[in-house]
Amino acid sequence: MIKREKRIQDLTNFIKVNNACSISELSTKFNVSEMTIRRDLAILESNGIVRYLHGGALYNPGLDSQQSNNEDVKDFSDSDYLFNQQIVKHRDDKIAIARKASTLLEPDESVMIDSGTTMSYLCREIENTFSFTAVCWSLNVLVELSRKPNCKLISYGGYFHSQTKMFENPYPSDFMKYTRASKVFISAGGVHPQLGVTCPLSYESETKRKAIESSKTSILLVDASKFGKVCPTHFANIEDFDIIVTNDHLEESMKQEIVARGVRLILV
Amino acid sequence: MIKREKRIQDLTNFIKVNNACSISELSTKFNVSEMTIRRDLAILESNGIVRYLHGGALYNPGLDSQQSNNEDVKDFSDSDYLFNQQIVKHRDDKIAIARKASTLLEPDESVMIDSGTTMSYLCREIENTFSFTAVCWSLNVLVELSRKPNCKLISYGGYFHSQTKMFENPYPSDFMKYTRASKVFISAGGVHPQLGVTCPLSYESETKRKAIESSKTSILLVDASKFGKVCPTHFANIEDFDIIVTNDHLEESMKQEIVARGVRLILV
DNA sequence: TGCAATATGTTAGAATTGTAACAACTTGGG
DNA sequence: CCCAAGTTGTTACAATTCTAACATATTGCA
Repeated sequence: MIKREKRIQDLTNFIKVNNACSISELSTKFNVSEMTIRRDLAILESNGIVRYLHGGALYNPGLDSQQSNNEDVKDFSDSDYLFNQQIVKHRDDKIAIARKASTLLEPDESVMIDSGTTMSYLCREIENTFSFTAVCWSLNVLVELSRKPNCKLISYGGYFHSQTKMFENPYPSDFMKYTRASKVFISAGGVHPQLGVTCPLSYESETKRKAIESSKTSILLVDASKFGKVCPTHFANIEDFDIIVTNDHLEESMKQEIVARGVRLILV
Repeated sequence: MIKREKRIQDLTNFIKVNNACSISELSTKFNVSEMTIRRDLAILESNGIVRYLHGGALYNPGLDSQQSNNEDVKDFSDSDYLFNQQIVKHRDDKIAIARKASTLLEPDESVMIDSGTTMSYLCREIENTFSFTAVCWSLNVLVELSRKPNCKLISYGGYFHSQTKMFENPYPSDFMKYTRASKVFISAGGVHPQLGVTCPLSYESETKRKAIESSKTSILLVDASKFGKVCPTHFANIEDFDIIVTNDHLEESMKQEIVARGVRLILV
C-alpha cells in the first residue's frame, strides 16, 4: 500500500520532470515489472494526471499540484488520494461545470481566468480557434491558452508558487490595476452563506478580489462539495458574483439562499 | 516538396495543440501513410521540435516558434528551413554554448534569463535539483524552470507575444524596476563592433536593457553566426557585457576587438 | 520533355508493447 | 498467527509499431 503510494508519487514527479517517458524506462527506473507500471499509469490516467500513448506516458500539464482554490488539498495529501473515487467524481463534476461555463464566453470579449484545475478544464473546453482576449495569473491557464492561435493573452507576473502554479505580484502598483475585462471566472475553496467565499492561501485573495473588481460580470465556478466549507482566506461574498456555476448536488436551502441574494445559479 | 513543407508545418501545429499524438492518428488525420508520418517526425525530431515515443510524438515545449532574438527568423521562414543543415548546426552550437554557460551558475544565486532557444537550452542544462533563483520573461524559460523543484522563480508578466513566447510589460512602473540579480544571461540577433548588440523586435529591447542594468554580471550567449549581423533594435554595446559565450568560429579580428574592450570571451 | 532527385506507399518480417489470467507475494486487521 | 484483500510478477498470446528494402509517384531542373 505505502510502497505503491510512494512509487506513484515518484512516478508522477519523474514524468513531470521529463515531460514523457516510456514504459520500459519507467520499469527499469523503478525496478518493477512493466505490468506494474502500466497499472500505475492507468490510475494516473484515470485521474487525469498523465496521458497515455502506446509505449509511454505523457505529463498532462496543468492538472496536478493544484493544491489551491479548493479543499481538495486534503484529498490530495491523503495517502490514498489516488484511489479515492471522490476525486474522480469531483473531476467529472469540474469538467461538466467548466464545459457549461465555456458556453458563457462570447467571441472577441475580454475575460479574466483564475487559477485551479477547474480553470484548466475551462481552457480546454474553449474551441482551439475561438477568438478572445484572456487575462490570467497561473501557469496552467497560460500554457493551455498559449496553444490557441486566436487567443490574445495577458498574464500577471510575480513570484511563482510552484504548488499552485500561480503568480503572486507583490507590487500593488502593477498594471493589474489598469486591466479590465467583461467577465471573470473565479474558483474557490469554500462557499458559506455567512462566512463568504474563501480560498486556502492568502496570496491568492488579493488577485481574486482585484479581478472581481475589474470585471463587469463575475462568475464563480465551484463544484457542489465546496458549499458549506470554509477556507482560511475570505476574498468575496456570495452576492459579489453575478453567476454561480455548480453541479446539482446542492441542498434546496442553499439554492434558495443564492437566488435570494440576486445571483443567477446555473446547475449542471 | 511544397506539399511536405505544408504538411510538416500543419503537423507541428497539430502536435503542439494536442501536446502529443500517435502515429496512426496523424496518419489518418493527414491522409498519408504511417511511413510518411514517421519520416516527417524524424525530421521534426532531428530539429528538436518534437520528441518521439514508441507509437507517437510529443511536442517539445519551448523549442519552436522562437522567431526572436536571432536572425534565424530568416531561416525559419525559409521554405526549406527544416532541411537546412545549418539550422541543426546552429542548434548544436547553441546547445554547446548553453552547456558552457550553465557552468557559470553558482548555487543559490539569483539570475535573470532572457528569451530564445539558447535560453531554453540553458535551462535544460541546469541540473534538475540545482538550487537558485531565476527571473524570466518568456514562457519557455518559465515552463522549463517550473519543473525544477529547487528553483525559485519570478516572472514578469504582460502582453504575451506568441511568436516569441515572451511577455511585454507596457507599464514601466512595474516591479521589474525593483528586481536585481547577480548574473543575467542575454541572447541577441546581431553583434556588431560599431552598431552594437541588436535584436529583431522592439518590444524585447527594453526588458533586455533593464535586465542588464539590474545585474552585477552580464553574460551574452550568441552563436558565432550572429557576429557581424545587425537587427533593427539596439539594446546594448559589446562592452556592456562582462562575458560573451560563443562558439569558436570567430574571425581573429573580432576576437581581438572583443577582448580589447575588456570583455571576457569564452569559446566552446 | 525527360532525367535525376526526392517523396511516398507497400510489403513482410522483426521488435516492441498490450492484455488477460493466474500464481506468488505483502499487508493489515481480527 | 492467519486470512482476506490488495499488490506484484509471470506467462503466453494478441495487437501494434518499427525497420528496411523495394516499387511507384511526384517534383525540379536542364
